[in-house]
Amino acid sequence: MTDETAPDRRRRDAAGTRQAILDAAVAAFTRHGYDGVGVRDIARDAGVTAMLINRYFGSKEQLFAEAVDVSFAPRTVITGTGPELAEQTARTLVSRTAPDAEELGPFLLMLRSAASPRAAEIMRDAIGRHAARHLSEELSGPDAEARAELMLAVQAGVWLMRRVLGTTALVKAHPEDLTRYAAALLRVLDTPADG
Amino acid sequence: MTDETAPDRRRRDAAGTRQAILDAAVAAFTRHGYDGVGVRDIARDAGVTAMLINRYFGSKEQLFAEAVDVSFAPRTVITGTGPELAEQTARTLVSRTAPDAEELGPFLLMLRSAASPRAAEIMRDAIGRHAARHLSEELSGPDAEARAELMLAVQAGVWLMRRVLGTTALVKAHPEDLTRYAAALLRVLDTPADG
DNA sequence: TCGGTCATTCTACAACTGTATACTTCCACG
DNA sequence: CGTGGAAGTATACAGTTGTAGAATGACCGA
Repeated sequence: MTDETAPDRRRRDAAGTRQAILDAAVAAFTRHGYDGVGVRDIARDAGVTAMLINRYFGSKEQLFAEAVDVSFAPRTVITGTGPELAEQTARTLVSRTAPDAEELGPFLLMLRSAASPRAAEIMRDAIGRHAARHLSEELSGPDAEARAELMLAVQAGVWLMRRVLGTTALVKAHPEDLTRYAAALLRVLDTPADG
Repeated sequence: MTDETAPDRRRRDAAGTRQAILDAAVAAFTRHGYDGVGVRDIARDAGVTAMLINRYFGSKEQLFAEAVDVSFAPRTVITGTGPELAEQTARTLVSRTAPDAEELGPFLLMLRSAASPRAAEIMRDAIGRHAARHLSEELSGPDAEARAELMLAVQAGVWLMRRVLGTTALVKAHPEDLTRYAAALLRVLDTPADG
């Protein structure tokens, strides 16, 4: 699906080809995880040969690193700021993890590539550089970084159970109920520790 | 490591061999995920040949299904009942996800095998049969099943961030602080929806 | 129109995957 | 003793993996 642009376009356009490969890589790694995709698959989606991946990125691993950076960079993880943060984040979380949603995104990439130790390292670094950093800036009080990472943990958990595994109760539950619970969870982390 | 028993014991003991394979499979799948282990690896750990896996289990996939059942069956997911549930679960969660812990367990198996669609199906079924079922029995009020699965989601998220990825803030945080936050999160799900 | 240069592809390799078929070895029975 | 059947092994196959090396191709300046 999603054939980028035209099937036979772009001849001798280095930058364009590189970008096409990167786009295909983000989608493929998100759908099947680091170990689940071969360089030939990505190359086919980008409309080129497998060897171009090594030419432009050095190796599959380095391509993955760039793809992770692309996927994690946008601030899609934090939706809303200040007092709206928990509610807004909960709402988008629930709508994006709907069983029939085709939305991709960094959480899927994370979950499906977590098995590979090397991929895990790469993602840990990217999280520190992007998501966790931006999110902790929104939080005040002690343990801001830890609370930010726990927010990511809560979201990742919901992505896993509801979207990746498709666990029955979370699939059948009413979205508004789920949103209420998710917001309550995130609100716990929005404010510093109480008793 | 952990060579089961003796290196060359057990000759012509069908039940023992089957069990040795299953034990090795649980450990290997937990450490490297469904796609990350070859049948030859498991066989070597069990001290037998790869073909015995197909002989006793039919296929790698069926072996995985049995391994998942073994790993998910014990009630290790819920530690403590009633009013102690949140605090107890939080405590064991934090201690087991310590960066230097070598503890294995169902959450690691889940996270590292989530990339494979077939493995995901198998695990979803096992969760329904074991963990989510037992856990929801501990909960009262509406949405018991969904709240149980959300508890699993929270735990899975912490396992992912802290133990699998090793994100900095969660690794460096004081365990007692983390326990406090984790308990607060689980307490949200322990009681039915409020506002 | 030629020539060079760089984007792109072809071919190949060695390692690995899951599993089917055929083989060998051992033990308990008669 | 010795034989049948079961426990375990060896070999093989058809795929796939990531990537190295050489060959091909098209475009641009001269």
